Amino acid sequence: MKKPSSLIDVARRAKVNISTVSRTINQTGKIGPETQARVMKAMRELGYKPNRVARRLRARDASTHLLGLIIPNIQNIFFADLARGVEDVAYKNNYAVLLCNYDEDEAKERFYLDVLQSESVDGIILPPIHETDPAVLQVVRNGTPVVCVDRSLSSGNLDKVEVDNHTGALKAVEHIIARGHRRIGLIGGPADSSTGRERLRGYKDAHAQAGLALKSDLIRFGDYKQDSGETIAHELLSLPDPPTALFVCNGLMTAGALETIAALGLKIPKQIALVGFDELLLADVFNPPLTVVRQPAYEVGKCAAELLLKRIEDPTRPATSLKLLPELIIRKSC
Amino acid sequence: MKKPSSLIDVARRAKVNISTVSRTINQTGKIGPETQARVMKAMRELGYKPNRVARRLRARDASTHLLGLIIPNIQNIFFADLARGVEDVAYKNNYAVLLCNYDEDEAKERFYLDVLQSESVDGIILPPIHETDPAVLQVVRNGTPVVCVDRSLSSGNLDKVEVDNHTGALKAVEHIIARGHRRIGLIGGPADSSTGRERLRGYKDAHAQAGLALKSDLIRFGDYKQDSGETIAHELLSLPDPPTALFVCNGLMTAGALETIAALGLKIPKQIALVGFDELLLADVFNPPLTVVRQPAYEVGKCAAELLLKRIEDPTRPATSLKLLPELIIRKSC
DNA sequence: GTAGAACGTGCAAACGTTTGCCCAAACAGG
DNA sequence: CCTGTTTGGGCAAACGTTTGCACGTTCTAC
Repeated sequence: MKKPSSLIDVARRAKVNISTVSRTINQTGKIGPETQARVMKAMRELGYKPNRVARRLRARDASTHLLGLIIPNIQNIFFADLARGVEDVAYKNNYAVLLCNYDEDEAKERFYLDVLQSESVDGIILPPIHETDPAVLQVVRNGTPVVCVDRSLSSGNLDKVEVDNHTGALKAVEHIIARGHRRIGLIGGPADSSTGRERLRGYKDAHAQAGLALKSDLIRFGDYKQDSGETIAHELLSLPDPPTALFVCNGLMTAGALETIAALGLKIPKQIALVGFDELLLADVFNPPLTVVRQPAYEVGKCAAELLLKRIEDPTRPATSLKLLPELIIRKSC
Repeated sequence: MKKPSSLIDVARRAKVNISTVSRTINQTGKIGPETQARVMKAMRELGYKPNRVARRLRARDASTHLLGLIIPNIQNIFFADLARGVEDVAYKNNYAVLLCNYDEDEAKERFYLDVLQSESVDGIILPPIHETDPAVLQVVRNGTPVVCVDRSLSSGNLDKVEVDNHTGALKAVEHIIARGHRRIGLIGGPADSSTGRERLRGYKDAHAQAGLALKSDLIRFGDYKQDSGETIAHELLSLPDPPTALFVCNGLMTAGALETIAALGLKIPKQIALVGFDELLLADVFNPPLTVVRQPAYEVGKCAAELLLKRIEDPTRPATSLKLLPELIIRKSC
């Protein structure tokens, strides 16, 4: 491992003190023009790159222009889109973002939280693994700017940007009911996630509004991964009195459900209607085109990044809480 | 920003020297059991977390158990799957991975390369933006272990794991030809990427084998994003003498092409046949199910991470070059 | 002509670790 | 009882920066 050149090397070569070099680089303090030129020349010749580690060690408050983003599952398009939103505004503001994929694993989340903190990122964006995530709370207490996305954190008044899951689910199920369905299967999210619960509430409220009784048989919870969508759809559709419509609470599980439906040879929407949460890549050209509630994933990321940047700039500003509206895109699957 | 506790605080509280604390943490050197207990207690009480920045500054060779992964586009499922492969083996070996999305932007790639280097990651996995990427070469020269994935780097004998793009494309186009098509449109990848060129070569070779002349009209290059697939499909299909089949060189562009086909109201495969590179989420339940060449994205990531870990362990081992075979999944779209 | 001010630069401390070296005490063998 | 080896743990340097302070020079203004 070739040792990279340091301030000292540059200083020696330019025949100045290291502080002069440092000040030249950072444009801080007054340095004579010809001295600067000499320093620059030396830097070029040595191919000098400042050592970020040392820099951060010394000045823990010096902005590193680094953001951390911790997401549950990178294969979930929702989060990929969200990440792009974050990326784009970060980059426009000259920030880099370090992405960590924790795969819904609490230990992993904690680990990454640790890493990001000790990398001294300027701020962190994440969907807390559950409402009272002590690790996240700890980070907040440490003073690292944090903004929550997608899921919420019960305590603390931090910046957050969420999707209005209740309204999204409500509108979706209202639509299903309006289409005449009475037995609506729910493939829900994890019961301990705020998104899962909100969407469930939407499902229930729509039933209540329509005076429909809930059938607990038809309500099942997955883990937001494709397999569980497939499995649960199978369970639901093999019931003695199966549902005539399915409301699937995220994109990956929708894909899973579609697998099952195809395997069973059922026709959409005649034999089984379906509306899913999350827009999918081929949803609009699918046969039939899929009715979905589209979450503004990119915008969530974008807003979150903007909020985070604002907070980094002014740590005292009051917390902002944004709730973005999802959109029911009615196509042909229900 | 509350200042976190340091070794000094712990040492003071446990009434020992900081070196003793350090040695207790790292299990290095002999420390008496009751001293250890005292130190541990102090650490717990203070909630001490070692500062990774300082640690790395001091011992630049001390393993941080951190890997860097730089990818072109996180929204491309291929890379998401690849990332998961990397993640999984990294995590099994107690490594964390920092993910950077450079969006095919050379400046951004350079920037992230810089960041990761100065974060002193133990190694980096990336698809080089093009064959003679000087920034990557520089990193390699610095001694940071690097393994290339997906695309290759002309110079240097580094570890790499790629997909056999030529064979993949060859088999796909052979299949198309075997189905009786003579006018096959190509929606290719960027001409300056190794993957794009390899797949093009497969396309050409299949033609040559079949004694078919190439029609330059039918050969176009996109940028691996959805929009270009849509646009180019439109161009191709509005030709006076349009192709009867399309070979699309990545997943996102395939989705784009499908949009165009749907918009034009064309029937697959009767009016237009199609085979795409990359497996897509709903490809098998699409109507008709899509014939694709599936890249073993997850395996690429997995192998790359394994290679990287081996190299970190033994930097002198000879470079390994892996070429994974893609699989032609014949369904109904061609 | 002199007192400040402004300018340009150097000195050294500090950030939080790790680690080579050294030393005291305890213990072993003769 | 003396020497030699272990064992436990302290001291201080080093990693590469940033930055407050100080100091000499050259202006500026009276």
